[in-house]
Amino acid sequence: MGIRKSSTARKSEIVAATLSLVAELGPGGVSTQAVADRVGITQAGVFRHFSTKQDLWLAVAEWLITEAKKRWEEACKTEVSAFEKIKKVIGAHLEFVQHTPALHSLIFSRELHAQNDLLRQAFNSMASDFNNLLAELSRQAQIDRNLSCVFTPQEIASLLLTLASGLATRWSLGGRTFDLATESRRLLEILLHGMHGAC
Amino acid sequence: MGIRKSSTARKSEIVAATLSLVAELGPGGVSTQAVADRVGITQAGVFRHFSTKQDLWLAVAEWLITEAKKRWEEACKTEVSAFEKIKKVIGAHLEFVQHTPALHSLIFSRELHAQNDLLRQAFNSMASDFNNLLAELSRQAQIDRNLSCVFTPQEIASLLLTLASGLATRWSLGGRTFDLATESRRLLEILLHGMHGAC
DNA sequence: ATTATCTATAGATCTATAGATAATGC
DNA sequence: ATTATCTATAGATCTATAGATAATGC
Repeated sequence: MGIRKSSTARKSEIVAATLSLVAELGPGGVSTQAVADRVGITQAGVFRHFSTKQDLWLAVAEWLITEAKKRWEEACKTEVSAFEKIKKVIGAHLEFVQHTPALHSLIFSRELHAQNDLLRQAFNSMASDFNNLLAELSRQAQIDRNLSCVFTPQEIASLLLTLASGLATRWSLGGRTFDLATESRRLLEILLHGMHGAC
Repeated sequence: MGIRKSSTARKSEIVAATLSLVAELGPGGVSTQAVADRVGITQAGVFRHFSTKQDLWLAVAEWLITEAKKRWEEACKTEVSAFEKIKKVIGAHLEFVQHTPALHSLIFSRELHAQNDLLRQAFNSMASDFNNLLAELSRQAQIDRNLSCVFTPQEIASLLLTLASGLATRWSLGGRTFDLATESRRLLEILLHGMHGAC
């Protein structure tokens, strides 16, 4: 019989194994057998910790969303202007995506969302939170007279979110070759160049 | 025995059925059985037209890429400035994405790309062509003194491509609720607002 | 005693092949 | 005669369950 571990420790291992498999093969490449092999237990063993595969996906999503939000909060703690925080938050998020590509793969997996509505809802709510955060920072940056008032905070947040999401997507599609955080700084600079300054 | 059709006609039907299934369920939801049911033939019948499933995916990709490029060319034929053509081309592409959501789902399907390198290459080359087109238009717009010269055509093309890809992604994730072409016009306006004008 | 893990297996898919059948086109 | 289609089936997965086994913690 293999090594025994506490239920919580094993659960973490299973989630971690799933994350690495998603990053390599995409969500469709993750079978419970593959997860079990990576963890070092039998396939049936996985179901002692997650009674269905959907439960496993939900646990993975929960971990990813919690971690991502930690990074946003951390980035917002720095003592800089709201205008600078926008760059920090987006940079922190993309660094997390680069470090944990499974996040992006799962957010954009249509097949998973089609058969697991709770998963879809979780990621949708996460995107909405990110959007609200960016809108709030944009609003403050406009008050600080660092950001043009030609557009509403909501419009600017949409643009920023779209940019971040598009960049992560291109990075993922292109084989994850360029440095995501660096490229995002470059594109943000171009984007904000024209919007910088007082109302 | 069911209705007989010419091989080319049946092939088109199979490709069309695959496209609609991808749009509804994502690439992972497409089994040869599901395709056969939608076309109205038996599962084995599919393999008389495409000897492997990978061949089917390649045929689907070829159709999508050809159609998309037609739209770009059509958009470039209009008698307007290069600056306006940028908006036209991106608008035309996103209209196609909205009408044929399978394109976006297939481009961003990591599992398909993982097991079908020809497919990945085809879509990558398509993205590269779109990028080059946008860079060329940006270069001309700068010559026309309609677009700021602070950034290189390549940088601007990156930003535009990222925006288009991010917008399509958000549209797909959000349940395809908003109008993609309309939203793209709004975001492009914000983006180009700060970059418009002479060098 | 509790519980993490294993063996064995059911039952549902899914891709692909072999060979029979029947509709089309010369 | 050619060829599009069908029936039947092999063989590989994949999720999930049932029940046995053995390591841990009181």
